[in-house]
Amino acid sequence: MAYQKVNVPKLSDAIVAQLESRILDGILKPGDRLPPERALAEEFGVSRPSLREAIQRLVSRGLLVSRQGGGTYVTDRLETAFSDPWEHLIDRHGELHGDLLEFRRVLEGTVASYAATRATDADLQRLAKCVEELETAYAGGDLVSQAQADVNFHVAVGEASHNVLFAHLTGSLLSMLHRHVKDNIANLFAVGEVSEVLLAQHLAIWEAIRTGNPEAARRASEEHLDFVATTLTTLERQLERRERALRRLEGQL
Amino acid sequence: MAYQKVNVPKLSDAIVAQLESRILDGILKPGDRLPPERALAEEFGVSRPSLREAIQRLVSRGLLVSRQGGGTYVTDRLETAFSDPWEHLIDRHGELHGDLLEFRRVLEGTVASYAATRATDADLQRLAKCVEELETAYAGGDLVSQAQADVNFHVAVGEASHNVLFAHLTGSLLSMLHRHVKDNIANLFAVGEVSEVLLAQHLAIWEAIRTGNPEAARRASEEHLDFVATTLTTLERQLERRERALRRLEGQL
DNA sequence: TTTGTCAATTGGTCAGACCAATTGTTTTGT
DNA sequence: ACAAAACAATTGGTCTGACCAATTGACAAA
Repeated sequence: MAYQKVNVPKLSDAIVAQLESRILDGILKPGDRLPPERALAEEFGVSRPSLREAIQRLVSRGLLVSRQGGGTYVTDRLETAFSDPWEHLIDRHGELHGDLLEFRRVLEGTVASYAATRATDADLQRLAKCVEELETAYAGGDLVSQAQADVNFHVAVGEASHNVLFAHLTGSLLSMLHRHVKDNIANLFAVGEVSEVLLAQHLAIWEAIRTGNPEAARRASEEHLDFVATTLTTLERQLERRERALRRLEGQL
Repeated sequence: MAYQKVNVPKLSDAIVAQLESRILDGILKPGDRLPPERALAEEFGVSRPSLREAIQRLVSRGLLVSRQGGGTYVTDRLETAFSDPWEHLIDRHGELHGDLLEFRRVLEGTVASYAATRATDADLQRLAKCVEELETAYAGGDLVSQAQADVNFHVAVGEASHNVLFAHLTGSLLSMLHRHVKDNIANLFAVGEVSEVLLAQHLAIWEAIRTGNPEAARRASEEHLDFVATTLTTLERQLERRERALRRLEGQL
């Protein structure tokens, strides 16, 4: 009778796997700081050099970054793996906004419907908090807060889908938008009645998820993105007309 | 006059760079054994833990492999040196496979429905050619050709969607799978009747796109991915049963 | 309020010891 | 003489404790 050869895992293998899982599951997010090496080694019940070997391996693959005296941080490498190529494309071809909005419509519709089915109590609590923050930000009128609350809400929905790839892809896409399309988003929030519609749409998405209605969640998300697309197009047209009028005025002087 | 911030290199960075150079320059060849850690640390003039950190980093990237009591060797996997972080994670976290299949189902269903609406004549010609290659590869029975023809078909569908983000995501996801989930895919194609079903499913996707039927294209793609998911699960179960029967047989001897 | 100094913290490196697994050599048995 | 077992040497894996280097935060002085 043949026995399977016993494969004793290296300590650092086990540590790497645990840290990877925390990053994949969104427990550790881009920008998060890990506990100090001495504390983390104690938490894992291993020596500091063993812990360091594990960390070096993750640093080597770009998932973590260490600064002497400053700590060890989670990078956004998993997310930039998705979005870096797109940023280059967007920089070179500005007309891709339509593709981007279409992509978001599919992604966020899907993610919201999964969230409606799969959200745990913890997810719902987190989303409830995000909704409060949305309401506070929209009432306060600060455009930066509104945009940030918006991102936080959608990232939380992505994670409530309980599919690791959708969660990270949502995070990746929204970070990229936050960096690159800031002016457009600011324009969007700056229009009073648009702002109210956007808040109502977020609340409709939340309501559908909270009550566990996947079809309503998908529809609400798709309508939200359709509205964003339509409104951005309208704003662009208004901007063009304004610039044209300004050119005419300058032509008369 | 602005001075460049002085960047003090870590010891392990310098060691990694030197070992990489020796591998890339061919001084160290696949299968070569490195000197023992103690000797190599002395040769580099550093402590053994610092040397170990450097080696762990190269092991993590697949350039080296270490066996306790047996030494450290150069691998033949040079092409993995600059790989995507997701690839390692999918290999090592089996629970991701379900998420991945679900993700592919959504992605490929969406892409196929857009392709059915938007494919140009050039797209259709390209897809027709891909289908021919699929048929040739499946008739030939060579598993590598089948997998490659499979990837080429899906990439062409992604591009026929005429959304840059979908096209890019389809391409990068499938080429990654092709490189790193080779064994599972090979298992899939190796079963004769499964292979015939897969070919029929690809032909159904093609037919729906060719005739411009987005709903049929989406359904055909989703059924294809459902079948892949179900079949992989079935194959895993069969493998378990086979191994158990073998163990019982050996127990009687 | 701003700037400078100092202490605490945290990553980087080292020395030395010991454990675990593998490889090679020597001894024993047939 | 050959094969198997035992033992020693080698080499990777892990630990403890110490010290150095860089950063951060707290406090004092201007």
